[in-house]
Amino acid sequence: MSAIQFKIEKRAPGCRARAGTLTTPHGVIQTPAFVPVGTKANVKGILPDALGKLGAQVVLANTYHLYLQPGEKIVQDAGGLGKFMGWEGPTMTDSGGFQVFSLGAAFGKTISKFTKEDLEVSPPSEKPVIYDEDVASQHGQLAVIDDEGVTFTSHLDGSLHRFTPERSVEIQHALGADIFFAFDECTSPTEPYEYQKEAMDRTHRWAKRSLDYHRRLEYEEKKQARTLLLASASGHAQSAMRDVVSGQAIFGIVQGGRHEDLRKESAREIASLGFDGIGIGGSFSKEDMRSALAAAVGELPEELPRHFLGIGEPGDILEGIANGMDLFDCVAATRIGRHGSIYTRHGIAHLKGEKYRTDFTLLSDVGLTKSHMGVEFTLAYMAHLVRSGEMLGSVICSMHNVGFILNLVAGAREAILNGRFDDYRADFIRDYYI
RNA sequence: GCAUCGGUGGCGGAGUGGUCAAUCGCAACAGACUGUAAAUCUGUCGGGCAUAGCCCUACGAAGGUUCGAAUCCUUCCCGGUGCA
Repeated sequence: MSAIQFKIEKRAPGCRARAGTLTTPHGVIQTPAFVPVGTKANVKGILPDALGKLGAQVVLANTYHLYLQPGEKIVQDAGGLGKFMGWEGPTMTDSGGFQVFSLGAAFGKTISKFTKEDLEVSPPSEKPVIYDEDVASQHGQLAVIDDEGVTFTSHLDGSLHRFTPERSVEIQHALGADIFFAFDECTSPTEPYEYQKEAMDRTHRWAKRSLDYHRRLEYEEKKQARTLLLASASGHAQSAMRDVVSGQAIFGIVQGGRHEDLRKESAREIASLGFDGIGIGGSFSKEDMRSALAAAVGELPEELPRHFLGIGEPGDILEGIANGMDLFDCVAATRIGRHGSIYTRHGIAHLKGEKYRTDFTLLSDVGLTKSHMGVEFTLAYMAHLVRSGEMLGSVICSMHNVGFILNLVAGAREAILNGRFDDYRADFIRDYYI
């Protein structure tokens, strides 16, 4: 019995897009849905109440970051991630798998979730298997992978830490999100085919271990909860126990790099294991995303919810929706907002630009709906805040951007339900990418 | 008035005979950012052009010393400080 229930309400003709509802212990998520990222138990710059008003239904936090700070025990003692951060709706946690990549292969390099330049694939090489005191510094990275797990050097204080699939699941149980992800290895697109295959196989083994350990913990937690309930615990404890009884859902992650055959294989394998949902991960160069996604989705069962990890930009989200993805998370909305850029119907506007100093267009007029915030601001005012380094500039831009993406996805859902998703997507793309 | 220290690119501030169109910071201008190592990072930043190079004008002003001066000397102008 899964902790979540997914129901498809309507499919778009001519593509894989679908609208559905995902019921979690903390509420219903109408899909497709954008999941704002709150890595360290906060969506940077946005209060939970405001986030809800912008239309957010669910937030995603990060295992690696919360494990390091403040430590999962504190979050658990607070009553779980949602209670800790003051968010009443559904929550998710990422497994720390992405940090294997960003602190490992991608550390100190220009590669990230996306890479624009033509990538030079590295020749096959011996991977360090055993962690050595100096390996991390030798390789200029903070994470070193072996078959059992990953050894991290904390980016905060340099201390040494070890994640295995079991440990990641254990931490994520303590964090208590409604949905969490299996521990995976996100590879660099510069790795050769042989390594992509090797990493994918490892991710599959880790997926199995994550799922097994989740089942085991789930069993023990429920048994313990029943015992405590029977012993008539306090009201607070009972409420906490109800969360435990309602349980958590776990999503497995498809990898396979840019290679369609590996993506298909990975999708089939992950789908066969019995996860509550599927995540599609990876680091891409732009042109590979589409083919890798299509290849993977073609192998996935219809009835499981699908989450496109770390996506994305407006165009990529619509691409994902058209390819049958249901959930999206991305840091871009808050990050570019914090850095002074905003989404508009006609693309991204860099408010630091000289031309915005005297542009008295209303912020709400460049968005997708009239206003996300209930107060009108001009671009000139925003440009001033951004230019003068005021934190409110970052806050308002972040709110605007998260609101923009939430509106975009909500609009896509409406369009699917009304049978005009293709037009909706085409209209948006035409205006956005001039 | 005397003494003393100082006047460098939009600002602050290095440099004290050649490798100086001049370190660096700020501002400005442009760009990047897709499961957050990020309120961060990158590039440009005297003028001109055929822009991995070349030319011109420049370190308060004017002279001078020197093969060569932002750097040394003289005078003047301006500012800080001290003494009258």
